[in-house]
Amino acid sequence: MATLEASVSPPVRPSTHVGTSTDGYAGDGESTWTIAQAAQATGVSVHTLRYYERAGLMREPVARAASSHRRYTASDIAWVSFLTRLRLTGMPIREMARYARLARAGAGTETDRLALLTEHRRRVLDRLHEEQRNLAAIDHKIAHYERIIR
Amino acid sequence: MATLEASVSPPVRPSTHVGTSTDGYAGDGESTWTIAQAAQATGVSVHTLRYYERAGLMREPVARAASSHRRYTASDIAWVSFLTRLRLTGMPIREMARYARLARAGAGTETDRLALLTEHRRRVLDRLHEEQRNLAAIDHKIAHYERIIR
DNA sequence: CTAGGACCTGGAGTGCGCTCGAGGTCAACC
DNA sequence: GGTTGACCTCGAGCGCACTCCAGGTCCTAG
Repeated sequence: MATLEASVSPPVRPSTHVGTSTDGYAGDGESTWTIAQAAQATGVSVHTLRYYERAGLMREPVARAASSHRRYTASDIAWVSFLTRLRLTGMPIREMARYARLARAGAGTETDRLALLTEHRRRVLDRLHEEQRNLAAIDHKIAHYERIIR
Repeated sequence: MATLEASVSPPVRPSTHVGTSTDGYAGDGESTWTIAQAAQATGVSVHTLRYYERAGLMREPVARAASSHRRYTASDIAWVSFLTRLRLTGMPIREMARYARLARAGAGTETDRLALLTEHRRRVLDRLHEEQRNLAAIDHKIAHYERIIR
């Protein structure tokens, strides 16, 4: 698995995608990431980044340079990183989309967002416990084989 | 989720599938389960039971009555139950098939089976730990919302 | 002016683990 | 002897989360 939060230094100066101003991106001097850099930084593929955007998982469509290339902000990166936490704990895309929709709607939806995360947390904990029970059964079997082999 | 190891009393006498001897099943008086009972007992669907057999996950093809209906033994049930542990801890079907193949081959493959399970155990533990880290991040976010909402 | 490389879009393809449907057999019961 | 119901096989279909492809744009470097 590609390491999450890999060692991609936040491009303090906008980095290898040159042309900060030739670039047409009207973001107020904030440093941005290209899609390839964002992929590195978040540990997901560029395909998946585009897929996530299409699927409505971003709080808002990612900003574009004049070239129509995506420009990810630090906050986009953080958002995607959190999304991967949700994914890795088994949240389906549909539900992440719901969470994103709530976040997009802004203030007033915090209670709903909290409820969604709390419910997810409960399910994750349940699964974690079940997984531990299953692991115990496997350990048991392993012990059995160790006894047999001697 | 259908409860694993549900309350299906082992049919001490071969149970609701009648005709023990009209049945043609040459198993030495051992009590057996129909596929529906086996599904109940293991918590997987009858479809999945057939699928597992096709996929080569059984140590040997399940015994049949003269009617060509499957008859599961207690040991089949135990085997499937263990398979579900492996599945629920994320082992792919292909690898379960490999495990089954080794078990089918019988004595002499214990070392390989042990290695397979040990390796699986390691991966499960890793995932468990990662899952816990992800959960911590989610908890953190939850705390954030709780602070906001007051 | 050409070539290369990073990126774009829309849509098709993939792998996994089931899940389901059609059409059939068989035994029991009315 | 007809109906019901549990089961059978073979093969197709499904939902999910990507993953990839074709054909194109844009910018930079030689």
